[in-house]
Parts: sequence; C-alpha cells; structure tokens
Amino acid sequence: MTVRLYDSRSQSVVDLVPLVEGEVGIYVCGPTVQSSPHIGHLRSALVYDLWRRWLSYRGYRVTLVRNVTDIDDKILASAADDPEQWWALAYRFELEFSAGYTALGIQAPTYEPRATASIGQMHELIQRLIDAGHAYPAADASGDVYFDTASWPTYGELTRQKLADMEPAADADPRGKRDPRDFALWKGHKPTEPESASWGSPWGAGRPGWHIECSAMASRYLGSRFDIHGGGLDLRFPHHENELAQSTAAGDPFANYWVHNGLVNIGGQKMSKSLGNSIYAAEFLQSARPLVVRYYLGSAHYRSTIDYHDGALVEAEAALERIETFLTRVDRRLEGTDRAGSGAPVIPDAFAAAMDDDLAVPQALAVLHDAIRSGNAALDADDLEAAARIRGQVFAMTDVLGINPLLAPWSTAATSEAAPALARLVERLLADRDTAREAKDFAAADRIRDELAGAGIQLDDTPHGTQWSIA
RNA sequence: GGUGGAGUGGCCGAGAGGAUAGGCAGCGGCCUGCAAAGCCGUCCACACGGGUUCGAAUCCCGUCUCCACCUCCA
Repeated sequence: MTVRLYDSRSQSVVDLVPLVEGEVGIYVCGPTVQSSPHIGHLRSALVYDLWRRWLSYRGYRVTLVRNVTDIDDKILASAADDPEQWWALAYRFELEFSAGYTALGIQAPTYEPRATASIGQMHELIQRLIDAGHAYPAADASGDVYFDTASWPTYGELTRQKLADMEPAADADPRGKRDPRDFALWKGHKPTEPESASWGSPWGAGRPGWHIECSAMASRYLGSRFDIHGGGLDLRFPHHENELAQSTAAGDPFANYWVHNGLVNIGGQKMSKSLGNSIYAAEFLQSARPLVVRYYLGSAHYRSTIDYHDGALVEAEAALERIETFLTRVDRRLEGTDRAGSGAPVIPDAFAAAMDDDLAVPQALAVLHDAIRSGNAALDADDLEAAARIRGQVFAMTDVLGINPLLAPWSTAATSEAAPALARLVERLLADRDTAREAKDFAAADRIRDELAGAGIQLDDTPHGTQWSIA
C-alpha cells in the first residue's frame, strides 16, 4: 500500500517516502490573482485536492500550502489605468478563485499564504543568495537584484535544459542583467508604480520578482526541505526551474518530489487570452451542476491533457447520474429493512491499488462503476445483503473522491420548509395515478406522469411502489 | 534549434508483451400497461511502415501528424 507518484524531476514513478513518517507536506503554486479563474485553474486546484484526500485516507497527516501571488507586473499593469487599486483588484480576483474552489468542493488548504505577507522571508533568501555569490544587485541604478544563472551549474536540471540551448530571452529589456537568462529576484521601485506596491529592502525600495515568493513561502511554512511541490505543467519552466535554482543555491534542499498537473485545452489548444478561447470558471459553473463539473475535471488522469469539447458535461452528467441513481435506489430499497443505513464504508482493494498508483482515478472510476453494476444487479435479485455491502463501498469510494452526492456540499437533503408540502402534493398525485393504473386508464396515468415530468419530477415504478425524485 | 508529451473503437478516456478497462451513444433481448431506471448480450479499437517475439496497442528502428515549454501562464 505504498503510494507511488510520478516525479517530474526524475521522470519516473517512485514510491512516496515522506521526510517525517506519517506526514506529508505539499506546496502547490496557486494563482497569480490578476484575472478571473478559468477551468484550468479549477482543475489544478482539484488535482491537489484529490492528492490530499487520498493521502489523508492513507493515514498521512497532510499539510497543504497553496499560495496566492498577489503582487506582480500584471496586477500592477491591470490596475494602472483604473481607479481601482492594485491590491483591491488582486483581492477581488482572489475572492473569485475562492468562490470557484468552494463551488467544486475543493477543501481549503491547510494554509493559503499571500506573497505580500512574506516579503521579509524573501529578503532573507535573496541575501543568502548574494552572500553565496549566486545573485547580484544590478550595476545600473535600477535597484534590481538578479539571480546569476551562470553561477549555478545545475541550472536547468528540472527541465533537462542546458543553458546554452535555451533561446535567448526575447525579453525586451535586459536592463542590468549580466546574462539575458538571469531572472529578477527583486525589482527596484519605479516612479510610475504606486507607493503601496513598494517595500523597503537592503537593495532599495521595490517589490519581489516572480518565483522568489514561492521559494520563500514554501520554506517558511514547510521547511527548507519538504515532500512535494506541485503546480501546472506550464509552470515547470521557468517558474519551477527558477524556484529550484534559487532555493538550492541558497542552501535549501527544497522539494523531494515535483508533481505537475496536465492542462485543459480547447479544440486541441491551450486556453489563452490572445486566442480568446478561455472558459472561465463562473460561466462553466453556470452550464452544469458543480458536482458535474468536479466529476468532469477530476475524471481524467491528473497528468493528462483534458481537451474540452461540446457535450463533455452532458457525458459527465450521465455518468454521475448512474452513481446517484444507484445510491438513491439502494437507500430506498433498504429503508425500513434491518439493513437500512448498513453497509460499512469500505474502499475495495482494486480501487485503492489504482489510487496508490500515481492517483489513477480513471481506473478507480472503473472499479466504482463495476461496483454500481453489481449493486444494481443485487437489487434486481433482491439480494439485500450484497446490495448493502456494495452501497457501503460506493459510499466510501465517492466520498474519498469528493463526489458523494449524499454528503456535503452536494447533499440536497430536503430540509427546506417547502419540502414536506411538495412531498404531500406529489404523493397525492401518485395516489391518483395508481388509481388510474388499477383501472387501466393509462391515458390518465400518463397525463399525471407527464405533468410531473414537466415540473422536473421523475417517476420510477418499482415492484415496491412508485418512487419520485427531482431531476 | 533545445526539452517534454500525445495519436486507442461513433465519442470521451484508461492500460503498457498473452484475459472484458470504464463511461456515453447505438443495436438485440429481459423487465414494464407503456415508459424511465435497471439487468444481460452485442459493437472485438490501438497513427503509418518495418523489425524482435510462440505472441505486440504494449518492446526496437524509421516515418507522419498534433500539443506544451524555452523567462507572462494552472
């Protein structure tokens, strides 16, 4: 029952051996809150939510840190022509991200640090790099501090690139860099930028470069060495390469394993603003139930590219309904019997084996769907013992995947005041329909069924009576 | 130019030397007053060309196509 994961650095599936037995520390690159979240952002957060849930199920105490980068060039640029302050803009988008995560049932991370709250840790890290000879303040008067890539022999190790093979940066402004491939650790304050986006530092007032915040926050909260670093595949270079370089060059061993989630494409291409093909979280969550969105984004293997196509959500909805229908069906059948509520929540071995193997969710879902077929067959055969046992398995498997429709946040238990009134009216109509059916007045019976269907209420005639549910 | 990834049945999507992945859609049957739901069966695919092997979707060689990254990116 060793959990295995694909480590991007070694390019192989390896056993997860935590630094501290029974505990796993994960740092995930969260968003730069410069615009609204799209479905790729949701997928990324969902992937680490699934990792966290599975590792927790396996008994690990998981510390999941997912940062918010709330200061960078684009945030300042977006707010520049606006009356809105950059920090207000960043926070507004941060709230949008949070809303998207919550809607999908993504559990809050253990901590969600903002970059602007760790400026001191960044200074400390930059100073160590300067002291070690791996960073230098720019020779011009910019106040910039750069990482010296040429001084770090293993630069490029994460993505297996040689410095010499890299395309020279098309970066318009090499400013005070010794080499175009050097990257900014600290950016000197410019007169055009707001004072509120400037922090004092040993090298003059300014703000952090991109990358340094993640190194600083990862070590601040998880230690100079920790278990897993995650993020989107597109962050491998330069972001993660630079994080690795600056942290290790400063003497921090940093992450033991690097995990990268696949991206969400549209029509075979990555979403991008220039192509205008992004699907934003808010609109996506309007087009289907959030549970369906979670199922859809979570059902592919986490390292695969998801290529979104029309109809994908309809298919996900159908698959999910199969799960929901079974659970509803089995609970109704067991209700009032001595097996009501029974069925120990046991995860089948085949499911666990799949999840242990680099989070093979697609195979785990195959186990889930097989269980549902067996469960339905058991119900058809009136084998309540088997039905209850399988019910428990389905309950447990969907729970660990965060798609158990009977549990929060998906449960729509009829707790509203209107529910009993609705039930009474529907049951009255069902009684009328039964009377009509007994009298073989099927036209009248079907009229009632159609009428209920028009109101979104589905009927299910079983040997044990007619069940109804809201579609 | 460099570094990775991918091409699987009508669609989605796993697998990685020898059994049925799974879902959706379709078809046939059972059940039903008829439906719906459910069950059973069916649909036997792996970009192309060679090769290795008793056996290849899976390994090797070559070819084609697509995607991502190379200092904005989840």
